[in-house]
Amino acid sequence: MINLMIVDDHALVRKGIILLLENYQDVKVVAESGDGHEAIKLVMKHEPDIVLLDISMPNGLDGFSTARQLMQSQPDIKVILLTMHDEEVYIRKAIQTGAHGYILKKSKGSDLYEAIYEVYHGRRFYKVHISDEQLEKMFREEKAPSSVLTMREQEIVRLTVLGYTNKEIAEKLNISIKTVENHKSNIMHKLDLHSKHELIQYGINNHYIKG
Amino acid sequence: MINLMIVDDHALVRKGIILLLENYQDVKVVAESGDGHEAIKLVMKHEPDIVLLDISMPNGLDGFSTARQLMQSQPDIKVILLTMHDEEVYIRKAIQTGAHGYILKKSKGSDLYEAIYEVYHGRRFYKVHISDEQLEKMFREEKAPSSVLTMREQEIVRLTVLGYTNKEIAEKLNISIKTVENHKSNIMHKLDLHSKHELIQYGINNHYIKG
DNA sequence: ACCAATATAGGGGCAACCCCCTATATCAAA
DNA sequence: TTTGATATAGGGGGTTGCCCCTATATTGGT
Repeated sequence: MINLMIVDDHALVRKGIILLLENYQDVKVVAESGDGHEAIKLVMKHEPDIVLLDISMPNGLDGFSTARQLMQSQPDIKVILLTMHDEEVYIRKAIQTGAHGYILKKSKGSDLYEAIYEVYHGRRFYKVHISDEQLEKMFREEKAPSSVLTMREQEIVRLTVLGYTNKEIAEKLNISIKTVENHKSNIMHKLDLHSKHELIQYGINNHYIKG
Repeated sequence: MINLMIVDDHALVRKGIILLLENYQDVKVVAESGDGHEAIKLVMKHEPDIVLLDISMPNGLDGFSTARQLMQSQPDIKVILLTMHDEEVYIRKAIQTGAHGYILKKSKGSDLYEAIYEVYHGRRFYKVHISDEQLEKMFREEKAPSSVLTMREQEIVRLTVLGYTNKEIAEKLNISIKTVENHKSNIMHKLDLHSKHELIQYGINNHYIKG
């Protein structure tokens, strides 16, 4: 019997998961919660094998942070992240966080069960749109992170996407326009982008704005 | 007996709704669908009283468009929009679309039932964070639309937010750079904006990108 | 102790942007 | 019918962005 806990701020989704899992007799939902803080307490009490964790949750404690805290306090626990976002940034963050599984909310019940089954038996389960090779690459890169943007560069991207001019960015960050230009240029090279709209669209797709 | 159809691209959410509504014997789910195109066909077949419609759906046919089409083909049908977004723009769009109800995914089962019950009996049901007075105002404003930007101007805003240069926009729309500049200038005056980032942020806040 | 990455800053030059004008054709409304 | 809104296009000029360089200080890793 696999003991499961569900954490999602939408009651609808929690109930949906329960209904989808009713067909699988070896899975039992022992607890459910609508926020990360409560989840951390409930894990102590119910000691589930696996926590199904929504990424987007309110009150400052999102799925990633909750996952990290859970895994620190209960090292044997397995975490499966559940999300709407089939995007590279989120997958990377899940890998960084050390999540055992990653599945999408649009998944069928069988995928959900498969994820639970595989993760319970110690295997990794990431069901995403990108290819296995790319995924492997991302896991490898996580051990040697290099290709990502630095904090400063991320800040530059964010402000650029929001439409600030180099001058305005320079003023906001108290640096020279030339430094801003250099950062931008470095970002373009790192990401192999060749035009302004590619940079903007990278920023939008990777949620440099809202969320 | 109220016949209900559920349209949401996430199976999880559909099942969750079904489970939450099991407590209410006067509601029956007669059909469910994962996309808008299929939903339109299913409505013909099952003739539900109310369609519960998720706003964010793929394949170009989101909840708003689906709602419009459904209400055109079946004028008696009631539509309740279901969404994660408790934001003014979405609420405005729902009002424009003529949705009978608007509830959030984080709602409890009782809210969901209340929405269905009220809408079935010909009343409007918008359960959102903003005050009733504001909501009334938005309904009133909808009858006297003074939607500022023209189609062409909206297109210019959209492409600008996405980071295209004036030159690129001109090429895309087969017009001169000068025309693009003029449009931009007119937009800035109309909206009383005074910098590029204000325009971009107007575009982002008013969902000129994704959604 | 050295090398790579990061963050900072500048020069020069060309392209693009932004803002001030003017100007035309169309179309709908007063 | 005249006016106003829309869509188109151009001239001129000042500002900014983008890209090619070079350069320095700091930090962390082999």
